[in-house]
Amino acid sequence: MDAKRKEAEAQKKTFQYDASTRMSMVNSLTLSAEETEKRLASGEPFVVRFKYPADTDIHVHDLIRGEVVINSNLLDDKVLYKSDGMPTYHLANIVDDHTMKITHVIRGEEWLPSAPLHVMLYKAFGWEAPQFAHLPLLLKPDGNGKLSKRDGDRLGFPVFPLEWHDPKSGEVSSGYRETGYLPEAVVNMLALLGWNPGTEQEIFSLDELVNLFSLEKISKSGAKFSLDKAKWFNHEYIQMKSAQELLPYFTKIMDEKGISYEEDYLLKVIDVIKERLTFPSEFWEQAGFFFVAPTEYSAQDLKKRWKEGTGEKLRVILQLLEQDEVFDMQAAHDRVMEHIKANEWNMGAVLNSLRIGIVGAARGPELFTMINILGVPETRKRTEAVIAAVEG
RNA sequence: GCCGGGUUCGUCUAGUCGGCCUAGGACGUAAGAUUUUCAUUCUUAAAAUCAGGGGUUCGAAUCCCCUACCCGGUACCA
Repeated sequence: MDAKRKEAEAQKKTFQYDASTRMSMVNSLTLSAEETEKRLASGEPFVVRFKYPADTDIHVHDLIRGEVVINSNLLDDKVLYKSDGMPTYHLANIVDDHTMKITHVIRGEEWLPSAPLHVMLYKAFGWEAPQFAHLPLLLKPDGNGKLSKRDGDRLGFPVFPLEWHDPKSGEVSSGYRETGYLPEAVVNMLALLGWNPGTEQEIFSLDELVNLFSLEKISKSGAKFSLDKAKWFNHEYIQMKSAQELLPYFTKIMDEKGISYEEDYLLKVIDVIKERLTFPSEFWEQAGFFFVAPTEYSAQDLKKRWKEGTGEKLRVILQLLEQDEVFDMQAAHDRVMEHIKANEWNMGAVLNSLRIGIVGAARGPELFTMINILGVPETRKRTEAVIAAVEG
């Protein structure tokens, strides 16, 4: 066989063990029965191959691609049993699936070329073949080709559901769970990669997916993974969750930071902050000031908003905030706004200065909502602190 | 090389039997609005001569052929 292979290579042809060549090879077809027996008995190593019929069109009915036809002359007699006595995947696979009464074989497109062999194998055994569906491949976001785990960590997104430590290489591959993707978001995103129900709906619950999904609606071409779209899905799913449902993500962060908290307080914070989150991990960066008073103030924001006499104005506002027996957010808001207008203060400058004292920078949720959560005493404390820091 | 599969906005896609497609939606991008800030949100816009070329037809993204490109397979791997 080696000789034949070399000969073929010399002629720039690919040698193939098939109907046209097998009769010129040393095998049980060309050897006499006695000779074959003798060699077997002597323990000579051998393999068992599948003998394709000559010049026969083999039809594979694929649920996604329709009828795929290939002529048996183009196929080579695949090894079924290796010389170590072990079956190859092809044999093992169909025996397995048959004994397990598998009805549908759904696998990646890279298996399409070996589907004819499998069909013929079922036929040879006299077994009914299952339905086949060859799925399009997931492609890497940049360029072409199959998505691999290397691409994920190269481009900053996970390809594994869970973080994985390779025990051999010690290599760590990031996981969707650890990165902060919600399971439902990942399922939703993956379902839509290569499949589409034909409507304009994009957000699906698992139940909806189960009901709507059909193999016929799967597209034939490979789909590139999109990091932006994955993030968008995650953001959408975070919005759909209640603060209570999201709580575990954040208690974990609080514990890691070693910050003690009241659960009710945390829930209120989650409610106002979740709309700004794509990943739970962004929580501290967005909401840390609800738990720890700022110690530094954005120099840039101060420069822009803090004017001459701001400290004095802030103290006036604090007094306005302190007027209620029990803080009334709406009333306090109206009072402050009225006062600012009546005195013709620069609204943006004053309120942002107050904000800088509370948050540390000109960012964050609506001002009075924050004061409401933080409480007026804490607001005064922080405001006095920023006045002292800026005006000495 | 050979065989198989694929090819609609930058990306994911709708488009099932040709006419309702002046090719729709979403992500992303841009601009505006809202917001005292940032983010969110909302509105609008740009974005595919349907890979290219031939047919068939009154009419094609949709049917046929050719070409190009991409992907996969071509192992005693799965």
